[in-house]
Amino acid sequence: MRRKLMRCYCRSTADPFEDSDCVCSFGMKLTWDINDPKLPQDVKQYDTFQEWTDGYVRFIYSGEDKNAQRHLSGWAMRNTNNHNCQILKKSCLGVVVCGRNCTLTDGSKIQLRPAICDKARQKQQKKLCPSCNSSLELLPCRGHSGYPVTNFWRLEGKAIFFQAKGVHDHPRPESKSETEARRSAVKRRMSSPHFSQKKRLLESEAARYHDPGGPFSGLHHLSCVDGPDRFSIITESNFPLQAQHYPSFQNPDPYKYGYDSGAVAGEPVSSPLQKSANHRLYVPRPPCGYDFAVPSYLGSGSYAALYKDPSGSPTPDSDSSMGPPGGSQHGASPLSAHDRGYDTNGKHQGWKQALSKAGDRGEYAQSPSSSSHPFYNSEYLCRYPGSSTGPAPAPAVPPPALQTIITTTTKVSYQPCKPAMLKYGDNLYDVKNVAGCGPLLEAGASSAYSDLKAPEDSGVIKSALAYQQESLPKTERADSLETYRCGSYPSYNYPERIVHPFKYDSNEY
DNA sequence: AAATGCGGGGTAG
DNA sequence: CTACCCCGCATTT
Repeated sequence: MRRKLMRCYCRSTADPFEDSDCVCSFGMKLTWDINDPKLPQDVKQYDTFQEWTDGYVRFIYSGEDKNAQRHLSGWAMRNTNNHNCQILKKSCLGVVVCGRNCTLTDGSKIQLRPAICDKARQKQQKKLCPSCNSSLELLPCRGHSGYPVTNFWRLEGKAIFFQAKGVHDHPRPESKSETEARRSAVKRRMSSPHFSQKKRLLESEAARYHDPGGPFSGLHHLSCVDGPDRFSIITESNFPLQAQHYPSFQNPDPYKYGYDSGAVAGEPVSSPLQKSANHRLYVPRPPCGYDFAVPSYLGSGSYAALYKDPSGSPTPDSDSSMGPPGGSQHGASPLSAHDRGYDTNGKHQGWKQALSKAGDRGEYAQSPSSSSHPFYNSEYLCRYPGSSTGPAPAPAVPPPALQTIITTTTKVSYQPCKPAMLKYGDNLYDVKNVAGCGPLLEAGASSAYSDLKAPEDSGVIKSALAYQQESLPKTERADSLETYRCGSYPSYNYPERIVHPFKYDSNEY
Protein backbone atom coordinates (compact mmCIF):
# COMPACT_ATOMS: atom_id res chain seq x y z
CA MET A 1 0.00 0.00 0.00
CA ARG A 2 1.25 3.03 -0.75
CA ARG A 3 0.83 5.62 1.54
CA LYS A 4 1.44 8.76 0.21
CA LEU A 5 2.09 10.96 2.83
CA MET A 6 1.25 11.90 6.06
CA ARG A 7 0.54 9.51 8.48
CA CYS A 8 -1.22 11.39 10.86
CA TYR A 9 -3.99 12.74 9.11
CA CYS A 10 -4.55 15.28 11.61
CA ARG A 11 -1.37 16.84 11.04
CA SER A 12 -1.91 17.21 7.51
CA THR A 13 -4.91 19.19 7.96
CA ALA A 14 -5.17 22.57 8.93
CA ASP A 15 -4.05 22.96 12.24
CA PRO A 16 -5.97 25.83 13.15
CA PHE A 17 -8.77 23.59 13.53
CA GLU A 18 -7.20 21.17 15.66
CA ASP A 19 -7.85 23.02 18.71
CA SER A 20 -10.53 21.70 20.69
CA ASP A 21 -12.13 24.94 20.93
CA CYS A 22 -12.75 25.06 17.33
CA VAL A 23 -16.36 25.11 16.75
CA CYS A 24 -16.24 23.01 13.79
CA SER A 25 -17.02 19.40 13.63
CA PHE A 26 -14.18 17.10 13.65
CA GLY A 27 -14.95 15.86 10.22
CA MET A 28 -14.87 19.25 8.78
CA LYS A 29 -11.55 19.93 10.21
CA LEU A 30 -10.03 17.38 8.05
CA THR A 31 -9.65 17.71 4.43
CA TRP A 32 -11.15 14.81 2.69
CA ASP A 33 -13.76 13.90 0.19
CA ILE A 34 -15.89 10.86 0.26
CA ASN A 35 -14.42 9.88 -3.03
CA ASP A 36 -10.87 9.98 -2.00
CA PRO A 37 -9.12 6.75 -2.38
CA LYS A 38 -7.83 7.08 1.05
CA LEU A 39 -9.56 8.71 3.86
CA PRO A 40 -8.08 9.81 7.09
CA GLN A 41 -6.95 6.73 8.80
CA ASP A 42 -6.29 7.64 12.24
CA VAL A 43 -9.31 9.39 13.27
CA LYS A 44 -9.31 9.78 16.93
CA GLN A 45 -12.21 11.96 17.41
CA TYR A 46 -15.65 11.51 16.03
CA ASP A 47 -18.52 13.77 15.44
CA THR A 48 -21.81 13.31 17.14
CA PHE A 49 -24.51 12.13 14.90
CA GLN A 50 -26.32 14.80 13.00
CA GLU A 51 -29.86 14.13 12.09
CA TRP A 52 -30.52 17.16 9.99
CA THR A 53 -27.48 17.89 8.02
CA ASP A 54 -27.83 20.48 5.38
CA GLY A 55 -25.36 22.06 3.10
CA TYR A 56 -21.99 20.84 2.12
CA VAL A 57 -20.87 19.23 5.26
CA ARG A 58 -18.80 16.29 6.28
CA PHE A 59 -18.75 14.32 9.44
CA ILE A 60 -16.83 11.40 10.69
CA TYR A 61 -18.84 9.21 12.96
CA SER A 62 -17.81 6.33 15.02
CA GLY A 63 -18.45 3.00 13.51
CA GLU A 64 -20.29 2.23 16.66
CA ASP A 65 -22.82 4.90 16.25
CA LYS A 66 -26.08 3.22 15.52
CA ASN A 67 -27.54 6.07 13.64
CA ALA A 68 -24.56 6.32 11.45
CA GLN A 69 -24.59 2.62 10.89
CA ARG A 70 -28.10 2.89 9.69
CA HIS A 71 -27.28 5.77 7.51
CA LEU A 72 -30.09 7.68 9.05
CA SER A 73 -31.16 11.17 8.30
CA GLY A 74 -34.03 13.33 9.32
CA TRP A 75 -34.59 14.08 5.68
CA ALA A 76 -36.29 11.43 3.63
CA MET A 77 -33.34 9.96 1.81
CA ARG A 78 -33.54 7.09 -0.55
CA ASN A 79 -30.85 4.89 -1.79
CA THR A 80 -29.39 5.82 -5.11
CA ASN A 81 -27.22 3.57 -7.12
CA ASN A 82 -23.91 5.11 -7.73
CA HIS A 83 -22.37 1.91 -8.85
CA ASN A 84 -19.84 2.17 -6.17
CA CYS A 85 -20.16 -0.38 -3.51
CA GLN A 86 -17.84 1.37 -1.22
CA ILE A 87 -19.85 4.46 -0.99
CA LEU A 88 -23.51 4.43 -0.21
CA LYS A 89 -25.26 7.28 -1.88
CA LYS A 90 -28.69 8.51 -0.93
CA SER A 91 -30.69 11.32 -2.42
CA CYS A 92 -33.37 13.44 -0.84
CA LEU A 93 -36.97 12.91 -1.73
CA GLY A 94 -38.11 16.27 -0.53
CA VAL A 95 -41.24 16.70 1.48
CA VAL A 96 -44.92 16.10 0.97
CA VAL A 97 -47.06 19.14 1.54
CA CYS A 98 -50.62 20.19 1.01
CA GLY A 99 -51.21 21.08 -2.58
CA ARG A 100 -52.89 24.21 -1.49
CA ASN A 101 -50.44 24.97 1.09
CA CYS A 102 -53.16 25.34 3.57
CA THR A 103 -52.26 26.76 6.86
CA LEU A 104 -53.60 25.41 10.03
CA THR A 105 -55.07 27.67 12.50
CA ASP A 106 -51.96 27.77 14.41
CA GLY A 107 -50.01 28.72 11.42
CA SER A 108 -48.44 25.38 10.95
CA LYS A 109 -48.17 23.43 7.78
CA ILE A 110 -48.42 19.88 6.84
CA GLN A 111 -45.08 18.48 5.99
CA LEU A 112 -45.07 14.79 5.57
CA ARG A 113 -42.14 12.57 5.21
CA PRO A 114 -42.17 11.10 1.76
CA ALA A 115 -42.26 7.34 1.84
CA ILE A 116 -38.95 5.96 0.78
CA CYS A 117 -40.44 3.09 -1.07
CA ASP A 118 -41.63 4.16 -4.48
CA LYS A 119 -44.77 2.23 -4.22
CA ALA A 120 -45.59 3.53 -0.82
CA ARG A 121 -44.87 7.02 -1.97
CA GLN A 122 -47.32 6.74 -4.76
CA LYS A 123 -49.93 5.69 -2.36
CA GLN A 124 -49.04 8.41 -0.04
CA GLN A 125 -49.52 11.00 -2.66
CA LYS A 126 -52.94 9.83 -3.46
CA LYS A 127 -54.12 10.73 -0.08
CA LEU A 128 -55.69 14.04 0.60
CA CYS A 129 -54.74 16.81 2.86
CA PRO A 130 -56.36 16.15 6.14
CA SER A 131 -57.00 19.73 6.65
CA CYS A 132 -58.35 21.04 3.40
CA ASN A 133 -58.83 17.89 1.51
CA SER A 134 -56.89 19.00 -1.44
CA SER A 135 -54.34 16.70 -2.87
CA LEU A 136 -50.99 16.34 -1.36
CA GLU A 137 -48.00 17.35 -3.29
CA LEU A 138 -44.48 16.19 -3.19
CA LEU A 139 -41.99 18.97 -3.18
CA PRO A 140 -38.94 17.45 -4.68
CA CYS A 141 -35.59 18.41 -3.42
CA ARG A 142 -33.47 20.25 -5.85
CA GLY A 143 -30.85 21.63 -3.68
CA HIS A 144 -27.88 20.30 -5.46
CA SER A 145 -27.63 21.99 -8.77
CA GLY A 146 -31.17 21.22 -9.48
CA TYR A 147 -30.77 17.68 -8.30
CA PRO A 148 -31.71 16.30 -4.97
CA VAL A 149 -29.36 16.81 -2.12
CA THR A 150 -27.21 13.76 -1.76
CA ASN A 151 -25.67 12.10 1.24
CA PHE A 152 -22.76 9.75 1.04
CA TRP A 153 -21.76 7.19 3.57
CA ARG A 154 -18.61 5.23 3.64
CA LEU A 155 -17.35 2.84 6.21
CA GLU A 156 -13.66 3.08 6.56
CA GLY A 157 -12.17 1.05 9.25
CA LYS A 158 -13.72 2.10 12.46
CA ALA A 159 -15.09 5.29 11.18
CA ILE A 160 -18.11 6.11 9.15
CA PHE A 161 -17.53 9.02 6.87
CA PHE A 162 -20.45 11.09 5.93
CA GLN A 163 -20.60 13.79 3.33
CA ALA A 164 -23.59 15.77 2.18
CA LYS A 165 -23.84 17.79 -0.96
CA GLY A 166 -26.49 20.36 -1.57
CA VAL A 167 -28.70 22.59 0.43
CA HIS A 168 -32.25 21.47 0.91
CA ASP A 169 -34.61 23.83 -0.74
CA HIS A 170 -37.71 22.67 1.01
CA PRO A 171 -39.03 22.36 4.50
CA ARG A 172 -38.08 19.52 6.66
CA PRO A 173 -40.36 16.59 6.61
CA GLU A 174 -41.35 14.78 9.67
CA SER A 175 -38.32 12.92 10.85
CA LYS A 176 -38.13 9.24 10.63
CA SER A 177 -38.30 8.85 14.31
CA GLU A 178 -41.32 11.01 14.49
CA THR A 179 -42.98 9.06 11.81
CA GLU A 180 -42.27 5.90 13.60
CA ALA A 181 -43.41 7.24 16.86
CA ARG A 182 -46.57 8.42 15.32
CA ARG A 183 -47.20 5.15 13.70
CA SER A 184 -46.69 3.21 16.76
CA ALA A 185 -48.92 5.54 18.60
CA VAL A 186 -51.53 5.04 16.02
CA LYS A 187 -51.14 1.40 16.23
CA ARG A 188 -51.61 1.44 19.85
CA ARG A 189 -54.61 3.47 19.40
CA MET A 190 -56.05 1.32 16.84
CA SER A 191 -55.77 -1.64 18.97
CA SER A 192 -57.34 0.06 21.83
CA PRO A 193 -60.88 -0.75 22.60
CA HIS A 194 -61.97 2.72 22.21
CA PHE A 195 -60.55 3.02 18.89
CA SER A 196 -63.55 2.42 16.86
CA GLN A 197 -65.49 4.92 18.61
CA LYS A 198 -62.85 7.46 18.34
CA LYS A 199 -62.34 6.79 14.81
CA ARG A 200 -65.83 7.57 14.08
CA LEU A 201 -65.60 10.73 15.89
CA LEU A 202 -62.57 11.77 14.13
CA GLU A 203 -63.95 11.11 10.85
CA SER A 204 -66.92 13.11 11.45
CA GLU A 205 -64.87 15.92 12.51
CA ALA A 206 -62.09 15.62 10.29
CA ALA A 207 -62.06 19.20 9.81
CA ARG A 208 -61.25 20.21 13.19
CA TYR A 209 -57.98 18.94 13.86
CA HIS A 210 -56.73 21.74 15.62
CA ASP A 211 -58.86 22.70 18.23
CA PRO A 212 -57.61 25.68 19.75
CA GLY A 213 -58.59 24.73 23.05
CA GLY A 214 -57.05 21.40 23.22
CA PRO A 215 -54.23 20.39 25.32
CA PHE A 216 -51.89 20.97 22.62
CA SER A 217 -53.38 24.01 21.43
CA GLY A 218 -50.25 25.79 21.88
CA LEU A 219 -48.52 23.49 19.61
CA HIS A 220 -48.79 23.31 16.08
CA HIS A 221 -50.34 20.46 14.61
CA LEU A 222 -53.28 18.67 14.23
CA SER A 223 -54.48 15.39 14.23
CA CYS A 224 -54.62 13.55 11.22
CA VAL A 225 -57.35 11.70 10.06
CA ASP A 226 -55.73 9.67 7.73
CA GLY A 227 -53.35 7.43 9.00
CA PRO A 228 -50.07 7.37 10.34
CA ASP A 229 -48.28 8.42 7.56
CA ARG A 230 -50.65 10.74 6.55
CA PHE A 231 -49.14 13.72 7.76
CA SER A 232 -47.38 15.63 10.15
CA ILE A 233 -47.90 19.08 10.72
CA ILE A 234 -45.29 21.34 11.24
CA THR A 235 -44.85 24.79 11.94
CA GLU A 236 -43.26 26.71 9.45
CA SER A 237 -40.51 27.37 11.57
CA ASN A 238 -39.54 24.02 11.08
CA PHE A 239 -37.99 24.78 8.09
CA PRO A 240 -34.79 26.06 8.38
CA LEU A 241 -33.54 27.22 10.91
CA GLN A 242 -33.47 27.09 14.22
CA ALA A 243 -32.68 23.87 14.72
CA GLN A 244 -29.31 24.33 15.34
CA HIS A 245 -29.71 25.84 18.51
CA TYR A 246 -31.16 22.86 19.85
CA PRO A 247 -28.73 21.08 21.84
CA SER A 248 -29.85 17.79 21.37
CA PHE A 249 -27.33 15.62 19.99
CA GLN A 250 -24.55 16.16 22.17
CA ASN A 251 -23.88 12.75 23.16
CA PRO A 252 -22.75 10.22 20.98
CA ASP A 253 -25.90 8.60 20.66
CA PRO A 254 -28.51 10.51 22.25
CA TYR A 255 -30.28 10.42 19.15
CA LYS A 256 -30.98 6.91 19.34
CA TYR A 257 -33.06 7.27 22.28
CA GLY A 258 -35.45 9.12 20.33
CA TYR A 259 -35.73 6.37 17.94
CA ASP A 260 -36.06 3.71 20.34
CA SER A 261 -38.39 5.28 22.56
CA GLY A 262 -41.74 6.25 21.64
CA ALA A 263 -40.89 9.70 22.41
CA VAL A 264 -40.50 12.06 19.78
CA ALA A 265 -37.18 11.65 18.65
CA GLY A 266 -34.91 14.24 18.99
CA GLU A 267 -36.47 15.85 21.66
CA PRO A 268 -35.20 13.98 24.36
CA VAL A 269 -35.61 16.42 26.76
CA SER A 270 -38.38 18.54 26.18
CA SER A 271 -41.93 18.12 26.77
CA PRO A 272 -44.33 19.18 24.26
CA LEU A 273 -44.67 22.42 25.76
CA GLN A 274 -41.13 22.99 25.89
CA LYS A 275 -40.74 22.19 22.42
CA SER A 276 -43.26 24.52 21.62
CA ALA A 277 -41.46 27.09 23.38
CA ASN A 278 -38.34 26.48 21.63
CA HIS A 279 -40.06 26.46 18.60
CA ARG A 280 -41.41 29.72 18.92
CA LEU A 281 -38.26 31.15 19.95
CA TYR A 282 -36.73 30.22 16.85
CA VAL A 283 -39.43 30.78 14.62
CA PRO A 284 -38.93 34.20 13.74
CA ARG A 285 -35.75 33.06 12.79
CA PRO A 286 -33.06 35.33 12.70
CA PRO A 287 -31.55 35.52 9.49
CA CYS A 288 -28.43 34.25 10.70
CA GLY A 289 -29.62 31.45 12.65
CA TYR A 290 -29.77 28.56 10.45
CA ASP A 291 -27.33 26.03 10.40
CA PHE A 292 -26.08 26.68 7.52
CA ALA A 293 -27.81 25.63 5.18
CA VAL A 294 -30.64 26.82 4.33
CA PRO A 295 -31.50 29.64 4.71
CA SER A 296 -33.40 31.76 5.65
CA TYR A 297 -35.40 31.76 2.96
CA LEU A 298 -37.89 30.34 4.68
CA GLY A 299 -38.58 32.06 7.44
CA SER A 300 -41.35 31.02 9.15
CA GLY A 301 -43.84 33.13 7.81
CA SER A 302 -42.30 33.35 4.66
CA TYR A 303 -42.55 29.92 3.76
CA ALA A 304 -46.12 30.07 4.23
CA ALA A 305 -46.53 33.10 2.33
CA LEU A 306 -44.58 31.96 -0.51
CA TYR A 307 -46.07 28.76 -0.82
CA LYS A 308 -49.36 29.57 -2.14
CA ASP A 309 -51.14 27.23 -4.02
CA PRO A 310 -51.19 27.69 -7.36
CA SER A 311 -53.66 25.87 -8.95
CA GLY A 312 -53.93 23.48 -6.43
CA SER A 313 -52.77 21.28 -8.83
CA PRO A 314 -53.30 17.90 -7.89
CA THR A 315 -50.41 16.12 -7.12
CA PRO A 316 -48.48 15.49 -9.97
CA ASP A 317 -47.35 12.30 -10.56
CA SER A 318 -46.87 10.24 -7.95
CA ASP A 319 -44.18 8.31 -8.63
CA SER A 320 -42.10 10.49 -10.16
CA SER A 321 -41.53 11.72 -7.01
CA MET A 322 -38.20 11.50 -7.50
CA GLY A 323 -36.82 12.67 -10.33
CA PRO A 324 -36.58 16.15 -10.80
CA PRO A 325 -33.98 16.93 -13.04
CA GLY A 326 -34.89 14.58 -15.42
CA GLY A 327 -37.25 17.01 -15.40
CA SER A 328 -39.75 15.17 -16.58
CA GLN A 329 -42.07 15.25 -14.03
CA HIS A 330 -43.30 17.40 -11.75
CA GLY A 331 -42.63 20.13 -13.53
CA ALA A 332 -39.86 20.28 -12.13
CA SER A 333 -37.45 21.03 -14.24
CA PRO A 334 -35.05 22.51 -12.25
CA LEU A 335 -36.28 25.65 -13.07
CA SER A 336 -39.69 25.43 -12.88
CA ALA A 337 -39.35 25.04 -9.53
CA HIS A 338 -42.51 24.26 -8.94
CA ASP A 339 -44.81 26.14 -10.32
CA ARG A 340 -46.61 25.35 -7.49
CA GLY A 341 -46.01 28.45 -5.97
CA TYR A 342 -43.37 27.32 -3.89
CA ASP A 343 -41.28 30.21 -4.60
CA THR A 344 -38.88 29.47 -2.14
CA ASN A 345 -37.17 27.25 -4.30
CA GLY A 346 -36.75 29.57 -6.99
CA LYS A 347 -35.32 32.15 -4.94
CA HIS A 348 -32.61 30.24 -3.70
CA GLN A 349 -32.09 28.22 -6.53
CA GLY A 350 -29.61 30.34 -8.08
CA TRP A 351 -27.28 30.42 -5.35
CA LYS A 352 -27.87 27.04 -4.36
CA GLN A 353 -26.93 25.80 -7.55
CA ALA A 354 -23.93 27.70 -7.56
CA LEU A 355 -23.14 26.24 -4.40
CA SER A 356 -23.78 22.93 -5.25
CA LYS A 357 -21.42 22.86 -7.85
CA ALA A 358 -18.90 24.42 -5.93
CA GLY A 359 -19.71 22.25 -3.22
CA ASP A 360 -18.87 19.23 -4.81
CA ARG A 361 -15.49 19.57 -5.55
CA GLY A 362 -14.59 22.70 -6.11
CA GLU A 363 -13.16 25.67 -5.47
CA TYR A 364 -14.95 28.72 -5.60
CA ALA A 365 -17.15 28.78 -8.38
CA GLN A 366 -16.48 31.28 -10.81
CA SER A 367 -19.84 31.48 -11.99
CA PRO A 368 -21.30 34.77 -11.84
CA SER A 369 -23.47 33.93 -9.17
CA SER A 370 -20.89 32.53 -7.13
CA SER A 371 -19.23 35.62 -6.44
CA SER A 372 -22.14 37.13 -5.02
CA HIS A 373 -23.64 34.06 -3.94
CA PRO A 374 -24.64 34.00 -0.46
CA PHE A 375 -22.92 30.94 0.22
CA TYR A 376 -19.84 32.43 -0.82
CA ASN A 377 -19.98 35.30 1.32
CA SER A 378 -21.17 35.48 4.65
CA GLU A 379 -23.42 38.14 3.87
CA TYR A 380 -25.81 35.74 2.70
CA LEU A 381 -27.67 35.18 5.73
CA CYS A 382 -28.17 38.64 6.41
CA ARG A 383 -28.85 39.46 2.96
CA TYR A 384 -31.46 37.04 2.40
CA PRO A 385 -32.82 36.81 5.68
CA GLY A 386 -36.10 37.67 5.17
CA SER A 387 -35.86 37.03 1.79
CA SER A 388 -38.69 35.04 2.22
CA THR A 389 -40.67 37.94 2.20
CA GLY A 390 -38.92 39.56 -0.42
CA PRO A 391 -39.53 39.22 -3.93
CA ALA A 392 -36.80 37.44 -5.15
CA PRO A 393 -37.75 35.90 -8.13
CA ALA A 394 -35.21 33.69 -8.21
CA PRO A 395 -33.67 32.82 -11.10
CA ALA A 396 -34.86 29.63 -11.08
CA VAL A 397 -32.53 28.69 -13.37
CA PRO A 398 -31.07 25.49 -13.08
CA PRO A 399 -27.79 24.36 -13.19
CA PRO A 400 -26.76 26.07 -16.14
CA ALA A 401 -25.18 28.87 -14.67
CA LEU A 402 -22.88 27.06 -12.66
CA GLN A 403 -20.00 25.71 -14.01
CA THR A 404 -19.00 22.51 -13.20
CA ILE A 405 -16.43 22.88 -10.93
CA ILE A 406 -16.98 20.07 -9.02
CA THR A 407 -17.62 16.79 -9.78
CA THR A 408 -20.26 15.60 -7.97
CA THR A 409 -20.23 12.79 -6.08
CA THR A 410 -20.02 9.56 -7.06
CA LYS A 411 -17.36 10.12 -9.05
CA VAL A 412 -14.36 8.85 -7.93
CA SER A 413 -13.36 5.51 -7.78
CA TYR A 414 -15.89 3.70 -9.44
CA GLN A 415 -14.44 0.40 -9.30
CA PRO A 416 -14.48 -0.26 -5.83
CA CYS A 417 -15.92 -3.52 -6.10
CA LYS A 418 -13.26 -4.90 -8.14
CA PRO A 419 -9.75 -4.71 -7.35
CA ALA A 420 -8.24 -2.29 -9.49
CA MET A 421 -6.75 0.99 -9.57
CA LEU A 422 -8.22 4.00 -8.15
CA LYS A 423 -7.47 7.00 -9.90
CA TYR A 424 -6.83 9.90 -7.94
CA GLY A 425 -5.99 13.02 -9.46
CA ASP A 426 -3.24 12.26 -11.66
CA ASN A 427 -2.03 9.40 -9.79
CA LEU A 428 -3.15 5.95 -9.82
CA TYR A 429 -3.17 3.95 -6.78
CA ASP A 430 -3.06 0.38 -6.82
CA VAL A 431 -5.64 -0.89 -4.68
CA LYS A 432 -5.38 -4.45 -5.14
CA ASN A 433 -4.28 -4.97 -1.76
CA VAL A 434 -7.22 -3.48 -0.57
CA ALA A 435 -9.96 -5.75 -0.52
CA GLY A 436 -12.13 -5.46 -3.39
CA CYS A 437 -15.32 -4.63 -1.94
CA GLY A 438 -14.16 -4.60 1.43
CA PRO A 439 -13.09 -1.76 3.33
CA LEU A 440 -11.13 -0.18 0.90
CA LEU A 441 -8.55 1.59 2.51
CA GLU A 442 -8.79 0.06 5.63
CA ALA A 443 -6.30 -2.45 5.14
CA GLY A 444 -4.02 -0.88 2.95
CA ALA A 445 -3.90 2.38 4.14
CA SER A 446 -3.31 1.83 7.49
CA SER A 447 -1.88 4.95 7.94
CA ALA A 448 -1.71 6.69 4.92
CA TYR A 449 -3.85 9.20 3.58
CA SER A 450 -3.20 11.19 0.68
CA ASP A 451 -4.14 14.56 1.14
CA LEU A 452 -5.07 15.35 -2.18
CA LYS A 453 -8.14 16.84 -2.59
CA ALA A 454 -8.01 20.03 -1.54
CA PRO A 455 -9.47 22.08 -3.96
CA GLU A 456 -12.81 21.20 -3.48
CA ASP A 457 -13.22 21.41 -0.05
CA SER A 458 -11.84 24.49 0.25
CA GLY A 459 -14.12 26.12 -1.93
CA VAL A 460 -17.13 24.53 -1.14
CA ILE A 461 -16.87 23.86 2.22
CA LYS A 462 -15.75 27.04 2.88
CA SER A 463 -18.67 28.62 1.64
CA ALA A 464 -20.80 26.33 3.37
CA LEU A 465 -19.07 26.81 6.46
CA ALA A 466 -18.96 30.35 6.30
CA TYR A 467 -22.50 30.08 6.03
CA GLN A 468 -22.79 27.99 8.98
CA GLN A 469 -20.75 30.16 10.87
CA GLU A 470 -23.17 32.77 10.66
CA SER A 471 -25.20 30.94 12.94
CA LEU A 472 -22.58 30.64 15.42
CA PRO A 473 -22.50 33.12 18.05
CA LYS A 474 -19.56 35.03 17.87
CA THR A 475 -18.35 34.22 14.65
CA GLU A 476 -18.06 36.84 12.26
CA ARG A 477 -17.72 36.99 8.74
CA ALA A 478 -14.20 37.61 8.95
CA ASP A 479 -13.80 34.44 10.59
CA SER A 480 -15.38 32.65 7.95
CA LEU A 481 -12.44 32.30 5.95
CA GLU A 482 -10.55 30.94 8.65
CA THR A 483 -13.07 28.65 9.76
CA TYR A 484 -14.51 27.73 6.67
CA ARG A 485 -13.50 24.32 7.00
CA CYS A 486 -15.51 23.73 9.92
CA GLY A 487 -18.68 21.98 9.54
CA SER A 488 -21.81 22.45 11.21
CA TYR A 489 -21.70 22.10 14.76
CA PRO A 490 -23.14 19.09 16.17
CA SER A 491 -25.42 20.65 18.42
CA TYR A 492 -26.88 22.61 15.79
CA ASN A 493 -28.84 20.60 13.59
CA TYR A 494 -31.80 19.73 15.34
CA PRO A 495 -35.14 19.72 14.17
CA GLU A 496 -37.22 21.80 15.98
CA ARG A 497 -40.17 20.85 14.42
CA ILE A 498 -42.69 19.73 16.64
CA VAL A 499 -44.96 17.06 16.02
CA HIS A 500 -47.39 15.41 18.10
CA PRO A 501 -47.48 11.92 17.40
CA PHE A 502 -50.12 11.32 19.74
CA LYS A 503 -52.36 13.66 18.26
CA TYR A 504 -52.56 11.74 15.20
CA ASP A 505 -55.19 9.59 16.09
CA SER A 506 -56.14 8.79 13.01
CA ASN A 507 -57.70 6.03 11.89
CA GLU A 508 -56.04 4.02 9.48
CA TYR A 509 -54.29 1.23 10.90
C1' DA B 1 -45.99 -3.00 4.35
C1' DA B 2 -41.91 -0.25 4.31
C1' DA B 3 -37.38 0.70 4.64
C1' DT B 4 -32.84 -0.40 2.92
C1' DG B 5 -29.25 -1.93 0.01
C1' DC B 6 -27.58 -3.80 -4.22
C1' DG B 7 -26.74 -3.81 -8.79
C1' DG B 8 -28.25 -3.98 -13.85
C1' DG B 9 -29.60 -0.76 -17.33
C1' DG B 10 -30.63 3.53 -19.66
C1' DT B 11 -29.97 8.47 -20.69
C1' DA B 12 -27.90 12.98 -21.28
C1' DG B 13 -24.15 16.07 -21.54
C1' DC C 1 -16.99 9.10 -19.00
C1' DT C 2 -19.58 10.94 -15.51
C1' DA C 3 -23.54 11.66 -13.01
C1' DC C 4 -28.29 10.68 -12.66
C1' DC C 5 -32.41 8.08 -12.67
C1' DC C 6 -35.51 3.86 -12.92
C1' DC C 7 -36.45 -0.76 -11.68
C1' DG C 8 -36.52 -5.19 -9.74
C1' DC C 9 -34.80 -8.20 -6.19
C1' DA C 10 -33.52 -9.60 -1.60
C1' DT C 11 -33.19 -8.69 3.19
C1' DT C 12 -34.56 -6.36 7.34
C1' DT C 13 -37.63 -3.94 10.26
